[in-house]
Amino acid sequence: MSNDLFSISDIERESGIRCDTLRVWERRYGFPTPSRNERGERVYPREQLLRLRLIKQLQDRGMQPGKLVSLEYQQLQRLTSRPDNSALASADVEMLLDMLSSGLGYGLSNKLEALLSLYGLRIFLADVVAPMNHAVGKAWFEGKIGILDEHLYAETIRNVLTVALGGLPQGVKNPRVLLTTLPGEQHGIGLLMVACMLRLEGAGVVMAGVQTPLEEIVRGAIECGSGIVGISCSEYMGRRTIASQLVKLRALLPEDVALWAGGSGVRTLAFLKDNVRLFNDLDQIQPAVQAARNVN
Amino acid sequence: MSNDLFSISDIERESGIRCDTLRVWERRYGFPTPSRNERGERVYPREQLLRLRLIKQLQDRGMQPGKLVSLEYQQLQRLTSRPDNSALASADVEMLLDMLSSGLGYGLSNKLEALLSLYGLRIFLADVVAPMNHAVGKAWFEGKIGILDEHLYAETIRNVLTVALGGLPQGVKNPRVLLTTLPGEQHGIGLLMVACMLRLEGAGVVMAGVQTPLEEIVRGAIECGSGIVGISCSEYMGRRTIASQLVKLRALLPEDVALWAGGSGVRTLAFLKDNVRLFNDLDQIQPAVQAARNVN
DNA sequence: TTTAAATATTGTCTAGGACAAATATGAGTA
DNA sequence: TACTCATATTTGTCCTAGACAATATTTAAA
Repeated sequence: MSNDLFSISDIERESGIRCDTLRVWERRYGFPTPSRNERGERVYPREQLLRLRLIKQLQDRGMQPGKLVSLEYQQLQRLTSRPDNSALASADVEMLLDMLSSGLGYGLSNKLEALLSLYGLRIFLADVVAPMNHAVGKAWFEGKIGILDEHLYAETIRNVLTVALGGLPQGVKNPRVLLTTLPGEQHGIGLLMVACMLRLEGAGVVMAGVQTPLEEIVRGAIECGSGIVGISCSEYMGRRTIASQLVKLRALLPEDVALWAGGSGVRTLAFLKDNVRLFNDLDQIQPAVQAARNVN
Repeated sequence: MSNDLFSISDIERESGIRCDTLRVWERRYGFPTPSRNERGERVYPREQLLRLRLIKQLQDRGMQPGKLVSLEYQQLQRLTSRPDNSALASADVEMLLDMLSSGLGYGLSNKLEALLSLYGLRIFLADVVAPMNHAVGKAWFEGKIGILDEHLYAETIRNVLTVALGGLPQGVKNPRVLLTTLPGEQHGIGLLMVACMLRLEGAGVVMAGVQTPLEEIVRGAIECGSGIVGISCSEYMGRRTIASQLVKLRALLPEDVALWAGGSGVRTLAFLKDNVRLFNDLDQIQPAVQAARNVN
């Protein structure tokens, strides 16, 4: 059933590495090493797709592809496993992850709602959702769960958070924040988490979905009268892309509009700190909002 | 401010036409006609981007690019404007659209909630949301509103429907339906609408988000014990792509799992009717669900 | 009017070269 | 040790122009 041979465009779609780049890697580094079909076109085995996926992930964390292609799959895998410091609510997280992989998420929703009303929104976000996101991403990356499971998880979290957000009282709506992700960034969960935190502080939140072109972000900030533009960056997007887009966006935005960026994608981008206010943690939002309010 | 010059990769991203295709059109048809920068690279003016977007849309509706490139912008525009038969709740729709374009969607949420409780979910979906989707898509296509406005609209609808869906009682959960979109299809609103309709009929709904690879859809259907896989197709995806993916999916799915597809993307795909159950209208869902339940 | 064959159109793939932007390395200085 | 600057390497994207199969359209026959 499962088609184990991939064309170059299949590989582009599945690995996120562009055709041109795949060809030039082959030419320069001797990897990947696709065979050819009767038409002379490249045909990749699944094993190389998996290796390419690993390489892409490591590259996005700042390593050089030229030094990665010579490594075996297992060596690559060893490099990707990061120290896991989510010891906090790890029991809950472990249980929820089990729930997800067995039975495709049935009951997950109820359990999450129970945890939400037990802990309250703020702690739920920091100690349940954030570690869960990390754990789910890792499990997908290591092949323990499929994309479908990740989707089911994301849908469930989205539902829970959307309902929670709707239940929050509308505060003073100051400052006003326009929330979105950069073009190419699909993950909207972080956005919802930030929206919740901001609403808890009484900020006005305008959700603009994912993948908004930079020009449109600028227009939105101006038309909404937002003093702040908030960008959520997952770790799946490549630091280079993120950095260059954030710099461009900063240049396009009026000077009196602040640019905030957070999520695991900005962890290693400290050099942007003069251009962009970076957030490594949900807890940093509260003081930042209050500071912003005092300025106005 | 707005950068009016585009590189070929900008055009690829903004128009959805691949680099290779852009070059080959230029070679064959003499359009587009980019100038070159000091490095000899193609540089496109905004005007050509707009024309390319129109061409892409028309092509996705089944026309040949070779016959479109020679047309002026206005002739293209004339071709795209379809008869608008949404006379039903047109007053409401008109008002909501105004609301969206002025003031970036403030208050839209309240108005939609009011309409929902006035009409009830079923009529709200058919006579408010569906025409609104159409009107918003059209307005974006004609340049009357920006992508950002479309995003704000989608977020608002998503919130309203998510809350409405959460409020529906869990029915008998028969039949069980796995809902998702094909790889490449980003629009998830249709999915939510269908989910609402299915829940109203007492079906069990598993939402699997957007852009699920075909293999994963199959795995999900089997693991969830779904008797039905539901696919939502917007008009933005190209009929060819949709058709070939649906055929592939049908071949991969077990025979006893039904494949349902709906949305404006399947309007002109009647020739698939032997493989796939096609839906042109939300009202067709109710009888189909009841028929499916009787079979089991 | 439907079916089949012939013709035209179209997107994706190929190769290998070029170059600027990004990153790493090494030398010199505080 | 820490920082800055210049040099060297690495890397992704873009270029041209040709080939071919898959799809769509037209023409011919039943």
